[in-house]
Amino acid sequence: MTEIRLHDTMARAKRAFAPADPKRVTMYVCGPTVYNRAHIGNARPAVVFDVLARLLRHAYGEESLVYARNVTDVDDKIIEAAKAEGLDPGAITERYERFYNEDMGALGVRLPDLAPHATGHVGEMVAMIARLIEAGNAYEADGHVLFHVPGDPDYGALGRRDREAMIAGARVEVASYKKDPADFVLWKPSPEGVIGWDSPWGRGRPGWHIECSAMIEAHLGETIDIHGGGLDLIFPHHENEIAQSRCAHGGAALARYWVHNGFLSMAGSEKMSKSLGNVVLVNELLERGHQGEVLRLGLLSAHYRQPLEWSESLVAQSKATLDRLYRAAGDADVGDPDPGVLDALADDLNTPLALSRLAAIEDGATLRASGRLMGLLADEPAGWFRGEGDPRIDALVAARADAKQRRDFAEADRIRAELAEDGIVLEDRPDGTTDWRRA
RNA sequence: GGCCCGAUGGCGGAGUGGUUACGCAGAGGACUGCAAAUCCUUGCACGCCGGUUCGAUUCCGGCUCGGGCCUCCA
Repeated sequence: MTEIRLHDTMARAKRAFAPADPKRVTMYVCGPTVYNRAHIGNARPAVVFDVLARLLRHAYGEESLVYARNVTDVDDKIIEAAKAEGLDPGAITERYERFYNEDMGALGVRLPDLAPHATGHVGEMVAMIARLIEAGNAYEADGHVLFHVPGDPDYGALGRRDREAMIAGARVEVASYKKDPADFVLWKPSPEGVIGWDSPWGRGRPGWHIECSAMIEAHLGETIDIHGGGLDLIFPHHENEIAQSRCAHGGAALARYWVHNGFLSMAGSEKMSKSLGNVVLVNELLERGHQGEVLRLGLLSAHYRQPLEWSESLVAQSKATLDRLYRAAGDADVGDPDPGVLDALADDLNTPLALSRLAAIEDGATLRASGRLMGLLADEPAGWFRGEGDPRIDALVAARADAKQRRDFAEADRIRAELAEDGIVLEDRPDGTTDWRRA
């Protein structure tokens, strides 16, 4: 296949992708903080990087990719949620991680190879923080440990912002214990009753950024091939990860390619936000009867770096498109993917172009294999169109066939209308049999 | 205020220095008892103002509108 090209945020350009070791391609994506249910915007990176993972597995071999997506299970929002419900933080994180995996699974997102938890790596974080202090990149102050930004001349390369801009634009009051306004927290104290771990700096908990740096080091090594996440994470999260890891590793780069997905917004004038109450949860969409693959296609209908506006109309279009593709694919076996689809995906994951090439494929086996690269067309046609079987529907379909046979079209149409009320659409075949599907 | 990104037909959305993909929806036709599905045909667009150019939707500048980030939001 053609070489894979990826847009690298660090270079602000598309670059040919070449892993350090083709036998062990490493990718890390920032995963969920598990304190609430995922909305459709949260699903975008999960789906996008799932497609990238499928492409990399296709290109380098199923076993050659090590894809890690972390679970942030210690965080102030988790602590708040636990307090509000009178539960242990662990009960909250266990519940919402399960929901997250269910919701993403319904969208056809395969589990990553590794799903490291922050709470399982506090030792590694403490060790990394200690190294940073030793190297002179971090300092202890007032129970906190802070990364000293002015001591790192390379800080700011990813987000492309200089110190002046960061300080001038700061919206948040600078804590008094910071040596420099740009310094950020590596470790913070936990008061009595709040989740915490013992450390050389007292009982506390890690800051958000150090979690990813420590888990990447523990599972994937000092320098990984691809680091992904939402565009909002570029600054400060990824910038800080880069600084921590580079300083802890004697200057070794954290990642060779930085890939960021664009934002999803809700149709209408207002942006999606929890406070405005216009977020759409994945499980709500599923409960409304939308199939997971329909939502997935909606998310892939725009290029991953472009903004995408979520709407009912997008969902309806995706359903219609997928219905047609399922009919075209039929119940063929899975063959080899179409080179045109592969090329489109290899060119910085151009899913809209890949989708347009998918629409032109006539061979069912090729179509199914090509769709599968994007996590589409995974179902059998019968399952896709009918879902669970229903004896009542079968009986009505048979009764209508009988009425048709007698040329009692009034009765046949009455039964068809009755079924239509339940969302059942009939399709008479040329050979006299009748197919049915749920609209 | 600073930094960054986007603007393509009714909707979604690629791509390109010179006949503007494709999908969905719409219209007409074939098929059907009528539909549905399928097939054929078909209308409709490159935000505004300048510049470069033989020629710009594509390159450059300005503007307008929309979005994102600016210390823990995918």
